[in-house]
Amino acid sequence: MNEIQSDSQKSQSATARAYDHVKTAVMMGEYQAGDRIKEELIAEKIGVSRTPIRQALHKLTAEGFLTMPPNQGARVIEWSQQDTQEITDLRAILESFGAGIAARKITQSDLSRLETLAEMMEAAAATGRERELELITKYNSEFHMVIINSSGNIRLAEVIASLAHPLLIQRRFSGFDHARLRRSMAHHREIIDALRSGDSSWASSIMKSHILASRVAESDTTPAI
Amino acid sequence: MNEIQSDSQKSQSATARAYDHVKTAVMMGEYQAGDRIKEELIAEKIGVSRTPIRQALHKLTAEGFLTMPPNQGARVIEWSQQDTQEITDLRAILESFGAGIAARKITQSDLSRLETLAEMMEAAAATGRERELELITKYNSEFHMVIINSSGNIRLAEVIASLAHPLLIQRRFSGFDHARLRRSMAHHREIIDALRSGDSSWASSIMKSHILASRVAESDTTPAI
DNA sequence: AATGCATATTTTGGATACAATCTAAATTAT
DNA sequence: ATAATTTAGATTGTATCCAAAATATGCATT
Repeated sequence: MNEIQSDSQKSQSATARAYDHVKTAVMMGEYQAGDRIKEELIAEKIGVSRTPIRQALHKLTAEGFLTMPPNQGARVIEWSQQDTQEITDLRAILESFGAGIAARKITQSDLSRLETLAEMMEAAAATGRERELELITKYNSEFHMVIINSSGNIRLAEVIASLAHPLLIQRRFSGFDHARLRRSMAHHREIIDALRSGDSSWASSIMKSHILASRVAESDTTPAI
Repeated sequence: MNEIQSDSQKSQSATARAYDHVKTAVMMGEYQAGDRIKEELIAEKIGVSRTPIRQALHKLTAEGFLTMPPNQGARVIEWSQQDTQEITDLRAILESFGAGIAARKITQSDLSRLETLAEMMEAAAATGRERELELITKYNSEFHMVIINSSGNIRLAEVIASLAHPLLIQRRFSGFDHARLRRSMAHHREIIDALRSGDSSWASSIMKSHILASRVAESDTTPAI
């Protein structure tokens, strides 16, 4: 995914490039949770010195992607079942709050976008192919983001994003659970209806259900589809 | 490794010291919002090179205390009326959630601590001296923190703390508003009662009121007493 | 006096060098 | 054979140096 860089890549600062590189590497699962990240290695890979790497690592640590025990460098954060539980609870609270406000403010074009996304997710889900899960996740993220942004509360988006960071560290997707996926798709449609009708309570409560329903047993770590 | 090192100062890494120094300086109002923070100056002040300073600044930027426009170094973040509005809304949601859970879990000793804090705040408020406001704020922070921690949701504390960062950048305290203070003190007592009775709904809703009531007009920037 | 331009100074961003610390293999002792 | 210890190598943490960019200064021109 490094094609479009005549523009961005070269012009960015070395620190920014290091930041992007490590962040995506972590998110793509190139580094597994708990893995150590060696500065020199990254430095070679993207052709800068260790100094900007180090700054990027500190930043990523503050953002919750890494930990930096003293004199042991950086490693990818590990997260537990309790973590996902806590995060889901908080997301449910925050996103339902956001949906409630969005119901009063959302624009027609945002509603259209939500419908497009719902359609695309349904199409992808219909194939039944495992490979499509990644795509669904992507559309789903945008779906939620559109609603959060519609609330107009800039910080809400930041807080939710910061919360979700540990979850963005890629894990293996669990297989299709058709029942759950179908329900999720139905939720999306209902959320859109609630938003369109301008009914805050409805929007808020269906969003809460949607997120809490994504909570699952042990093995499944797919976040909030 | 048992040298007595004035406790903490010497033993910490240079980066950690730089971090603490800048953070407290910002929080104490030594640097005003919008002020530029020059690396060399800090470096001299605490006797380390610029390298650890840079790392600390990046970290503080990620945490929301500073901004770092490219090639212009770091400056203290500025925040608007809208920011405080958004933050208060989110705090109301999150802390009421926390209080609701805490009602089912809080220990006797935490309840005692809350009572002690409530007493101390009342005593300080009774003096009517402006100087005591700082003290009240401190007790108040602990009051809220005890409840948040009692919820057992570790992330909840982190999220709320990260939210509040911009507010921690000291501004002038507005004067005593006796009516508001009295109400606030009453809230504290009611919150304790709700928690002791184990009534989640009550605890949750009085906490929400407590925080939303702290929202105030223009000039007043005292956070959530 | 005010404005615009060129120059000097300051300050940041990044690279390199070196010291402190950790890690892991090799050696010795039990 | 296993455990403890030493030691060499790898890796991090910090300081210093250099180049690029931004800011400040001063001068000429209007």
